[in-house]
Amino acid sequence: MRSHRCGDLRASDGGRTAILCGWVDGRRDHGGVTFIDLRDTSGIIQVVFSSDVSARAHDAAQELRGEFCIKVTGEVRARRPGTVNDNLATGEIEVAAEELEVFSRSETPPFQIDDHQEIEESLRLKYRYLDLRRGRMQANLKLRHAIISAIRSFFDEEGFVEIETPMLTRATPEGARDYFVPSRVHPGSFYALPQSPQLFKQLFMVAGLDRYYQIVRCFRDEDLRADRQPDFTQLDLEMSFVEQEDVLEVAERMFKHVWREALSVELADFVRLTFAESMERFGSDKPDLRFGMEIKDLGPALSSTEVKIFRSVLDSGGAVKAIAVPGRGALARKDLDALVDEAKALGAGGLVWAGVTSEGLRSPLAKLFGDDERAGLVAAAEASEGDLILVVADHDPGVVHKTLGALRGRLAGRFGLIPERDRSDPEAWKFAWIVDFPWFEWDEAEKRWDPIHHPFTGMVEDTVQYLETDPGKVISKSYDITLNGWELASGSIRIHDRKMQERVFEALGISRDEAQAKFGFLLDALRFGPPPHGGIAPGIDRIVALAAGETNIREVIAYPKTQTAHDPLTGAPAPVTPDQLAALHLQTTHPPNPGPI
RNA sequence: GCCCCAGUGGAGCAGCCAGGAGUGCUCAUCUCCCUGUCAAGGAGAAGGUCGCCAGUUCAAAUCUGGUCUGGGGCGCCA
Repeated sequence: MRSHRCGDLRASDGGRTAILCGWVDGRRDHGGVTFIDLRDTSGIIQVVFSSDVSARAHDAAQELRGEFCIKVTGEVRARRPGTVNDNLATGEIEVAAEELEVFSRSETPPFQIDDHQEIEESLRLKYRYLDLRRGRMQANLKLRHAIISAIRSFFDEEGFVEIETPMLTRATPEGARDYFVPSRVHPGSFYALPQSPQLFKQLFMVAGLDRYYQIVRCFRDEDLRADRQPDFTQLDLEMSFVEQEDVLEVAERMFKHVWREALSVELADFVRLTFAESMERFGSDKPDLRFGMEIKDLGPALSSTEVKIFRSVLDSGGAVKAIAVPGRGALARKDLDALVDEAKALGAGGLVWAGVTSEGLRSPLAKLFGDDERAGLVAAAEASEGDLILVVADHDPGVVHKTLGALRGRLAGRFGLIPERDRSDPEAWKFAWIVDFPWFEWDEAEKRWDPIHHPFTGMVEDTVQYLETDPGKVISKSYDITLNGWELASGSIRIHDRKMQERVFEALGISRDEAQAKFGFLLDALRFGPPPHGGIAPGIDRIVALAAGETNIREVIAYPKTQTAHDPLTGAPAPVTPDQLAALHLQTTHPPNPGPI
């Protein structure tokens, strides 16, 4: 039907007859001559309708409007001197139209198909097929393809096998809320959609398929965020006869391969931080390493302070720490008060601010400090004149780290303190491994120890002894990849010893019967010669979003959902008929609901 | 469950703080003009119950309460 794609033509094609298909991107009617920008997925080319070339085509072109789908036949020719458009890849040439066929007309679209304006996202999603016509979205989806393609070529080369796992499976008791699918043939029973193929891939290892990967959809029924959708895509992989270093090596090499293939960037070796160091320096287990503003301990500088709030915190073994915000020492009182409120909302009892000025400290607490303390405080915070020191004190050092870490990230973004770098610059990509996570975290609400990763995670040998006596001291063989403040991947070496796995369930308060009922198939498998194994699962949506320079993953998902897990395009979720419910042996306690609008 | 931001012709905004006639800007749409534009240009036109429901007021886009939708975040997300 067509001879070329719009964006592929170049000056070297001059003199050829081209048959092009696409959409009218724009129209410039000068009376005797009419210009059309013709767009397809490859790009845009200018088509000229002139009565000099074809009066018939020129007449026919008068009805053309934006988003009409057309076919144009004409000669490719160099543009006249002085009319070359440097903004277009095809800008040296144009097509002189001899024939025009209109495949279909278009109503005026609900928004303009260009990248010049930010459109209300609900409108974009309702007309996603129009939104996806935009160059930005096509570029994002093509980048997604390039990344997935690079991933597959890498694992092919490494001898991995891609194997699918079921979408309809059984619920796992811990972790995120499950999406359920009612069974018609087993009244009252439900499948769950997988939160990850975790146990299936471990069983592949028991099966001897020692290098598995899969690009797989996963489902978690939790509230949405910029980096979270209810259904999302993971690169799931698992290897046998490996230790932690082996998995890290393959995963890091894979990311370097992907960045090289998809972005033409040679990544530096990943930084490696322990969880403890990441929390102490950056207040986060997904630190953004593109800027400084590290958390500093003020404890030593204030060791003999008489300021009550600090004294009581230090005496109780708490922490007094600070970050220095460059150049913001003169921030308005109103903004400082807002920061205090923000810190409180993050869980801190309060926030002490201190501007470093040429006349000394500008702070509500300035008068309470001695001269030495003021100097020591500034030095300890590593602040310079003009900076703003933000201090958080709490009996729980975790609260201090979390609060300062969140403020660090937010303020760096708000005040433009993150260096802007081109995506082709290797320095734009601050990958890091976070290792040596604690195995457990204390759930204060439930008064119990929960796994930070999942219950199948291995433990560092010389910390296993604390499993029953002091769980907080157990270190896991788990690891995350972070990039510019996002968690990109999470993985671990698994437990391959049945006795050990049972011991862990016991420590988690899961009875033998319960474990057998819910994970029996795993425990059974562990009886038949399981190999040492481990793996990792990078999030594809996040990888692509960061690679594309986007700040939310909806921009790299063709048909995403809104913050209320609603799809404005299809109207999902939607009610079903009473008959459909009855066939599934279901009743709802909710009155008939038309669903989201 | 909670906090914050937004909702004004088809799109993107301003107007709101300090109430006084739906006022304005850019783009799109329609008509006309124009043979070298390219986010074309010129002349003109049409198009809006200011998300919705209450309340305060002589008077509400503007103030108050509620609610819905979208977005960011906290909780949640092994």
